[in-house]
Amino acid sequence: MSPRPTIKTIAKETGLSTATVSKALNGSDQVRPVTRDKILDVAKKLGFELNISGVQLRTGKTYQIAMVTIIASPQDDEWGGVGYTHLISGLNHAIEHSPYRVVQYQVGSFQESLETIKRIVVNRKADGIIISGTRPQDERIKYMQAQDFPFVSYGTSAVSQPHAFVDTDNSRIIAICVDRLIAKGHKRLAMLDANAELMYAQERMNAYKKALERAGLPLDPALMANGRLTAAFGREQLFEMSTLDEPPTAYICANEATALGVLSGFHVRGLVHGKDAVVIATDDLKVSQYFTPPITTCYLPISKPSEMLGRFMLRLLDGEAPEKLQKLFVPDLIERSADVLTK
Amino acid sequence: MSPRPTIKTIAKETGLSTATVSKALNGSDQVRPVTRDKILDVAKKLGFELNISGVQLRTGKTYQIAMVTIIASPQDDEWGGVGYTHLISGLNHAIEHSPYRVVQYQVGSFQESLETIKRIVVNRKADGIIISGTRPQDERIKYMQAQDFPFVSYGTSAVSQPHAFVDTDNSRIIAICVDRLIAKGHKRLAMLDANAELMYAQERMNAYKKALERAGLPLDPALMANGRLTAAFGREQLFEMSTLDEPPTAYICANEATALGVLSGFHVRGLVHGKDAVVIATDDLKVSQYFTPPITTCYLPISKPSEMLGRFMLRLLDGEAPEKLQKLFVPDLIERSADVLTK
DNA sequence: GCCAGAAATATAAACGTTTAACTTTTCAAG
DNA sequence: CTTGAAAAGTTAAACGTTTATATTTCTGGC
Repeated sequence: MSPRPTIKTIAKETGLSTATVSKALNGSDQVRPVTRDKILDVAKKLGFELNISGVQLRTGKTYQIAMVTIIASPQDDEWGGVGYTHLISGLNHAIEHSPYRVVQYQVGSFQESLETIKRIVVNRKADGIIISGTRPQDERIKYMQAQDFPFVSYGTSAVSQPHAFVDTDNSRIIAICVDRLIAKGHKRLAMLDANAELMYAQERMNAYKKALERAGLPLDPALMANGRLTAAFGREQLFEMSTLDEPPTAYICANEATALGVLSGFHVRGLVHGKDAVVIATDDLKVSQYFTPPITTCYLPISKPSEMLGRFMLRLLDGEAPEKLQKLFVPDLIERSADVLTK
Repeated sequence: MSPRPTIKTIAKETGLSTATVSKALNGSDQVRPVTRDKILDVAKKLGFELNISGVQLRTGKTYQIAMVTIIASPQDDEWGGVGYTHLISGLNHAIEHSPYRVVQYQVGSFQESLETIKRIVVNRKADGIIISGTRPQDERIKYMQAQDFPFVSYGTSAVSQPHAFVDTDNSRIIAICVDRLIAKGHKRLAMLDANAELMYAQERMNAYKKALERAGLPLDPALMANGRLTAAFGREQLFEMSTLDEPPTAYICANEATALGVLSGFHVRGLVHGKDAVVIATDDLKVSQYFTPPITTCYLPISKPSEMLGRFMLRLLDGEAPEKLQKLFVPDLIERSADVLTK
């Protein structure tokens, strides 16, 4: 097996210098078209591919996009704990034909994610960073902004300086769901939301409060829960809330895993969907159509935002301004149940 | 912000040469303990971290582990299409404290995955490769063996030369499931299996055939299906098989997504679990406990094999022989249903 | 004290690339 | 034909490491 060809190989083969070869490969206009074509031909013939380490060393570019994810406990297999993984697919798809690769940095806590990001930035281990699970005053965002390091977040924040992000329009979603349920005659709506420190959990809860206020309905803390969005969480909450003096007649679940847990709770407690209460979910998957019974959801194909994440990153690395790279997606309401109570 | 420290910075600071610094950092015994300690101290003080590009260029090591995954269509959000993502978490956890990182290469077809692997090997873009979705005579495996390139597969193969792998003991699982169902009085068992070209699909189907033979039960092609393991697939198969003259009384599903689809089919067709038929699944998640009703599964915490995948890779890169790095996991049978038919 | 050998450290080259600075070639205008 | 400038190409250094080879320093035996 011959050793991997380098620009030197090409230089020798074409009788040109490595400098010219390099320029030709980078499409510089300092090299005649005829020369460039010759070089490109030979490069192709030899199956030449740039040695990224060389480029990196010289230019500092890494061609790596770091994706920093927080996984509380990898041992925990509860469905719901794999949320971020859905991002990877679309992200990879978006950058497939670019020279960039996604490299994962998996950490155990928010604090660790900040430290990891600092290491990546200080040691220039990647050209850009993607984060999720944003918080209103996200220190990671502030740090990267201060260091002028390119990043895109999945999820918005409330920091003063604008940054690139992709997210679902959480306020809108919740407004749609709550309004719909109220229109169907529901008065006691349970809100099963993500961990309270997360930006999107707060957005949702606020939208929930506003919608109730608009409708003149009272706010009951017993119907509001924050937690890790797993099926276990959904079931626990169902167990708890369904035994209230005035139990909710509708459960708004932040994802399908939670909704599945609530439905499972129905089954265990002998409650009937559509009679005792209804369940509605906002999520990115399309699993709920297979639930027993299928439930109404706000559906957003996860491939959309995750691909956007990748495209935004490429544009950012291309020099585009972060404030031009912001996008909120509005999901479709998919009605699979009448969502009225039949007494 | 001062520029990133290099070994030169440390050399200057300590008054030693870069060669000594390098050796000290690599724990060579050619440097006095007192010198090494001084160097390490300064390195720590400066927050020094090796510049991987430099190392790469010099040694050829990349500290990257390529994970090559096949995603037929990223637009397709059917649950089940994200199976591989569960691997990533455990894998990352296993290598967390090593200098290695996982880099993903996502491709659209088996053929493409082979080409990608060739590019990675020829251009030394990674130190090792992880593949899944193995086939009996997997060309990728043969190629990497021929090139003597380190790899671990999630899934076994039938190639002549031994290689490193991690897998579930598929034959064993199916034997357990089938035997259990037969013992419960079932005679017509549906087998909902993965795509036929996959190694593990064949293993399962063979184990199924053998178990029926052992029990003296006839083989009915109408009860055997191969396909993409999504909920949609499960539901379609339920629709088809339940309308046979002699419908199956038990459905063995290769994963929980498929099982969910079958249960959804039950609901749509008005069939009752435990009366008309039962469903049993073999999978890595723990979602089925939340199904309506909860079903019996062969459960294997996905974190186990995926972590093992990472640890095997590290040992492989450490020079260990591939034939010593083989592991089959046997899942636990979790009974959540009696699985007998009550007429 | 001296010497040989071992131990510790230093020097310098190399990995593949890009690019600033320089040299040669080309070509149009006089 | 010159001339001079623009165009095309070359040279050489640099990025941060490692490592073969060379040099210096130390050690103990005499």
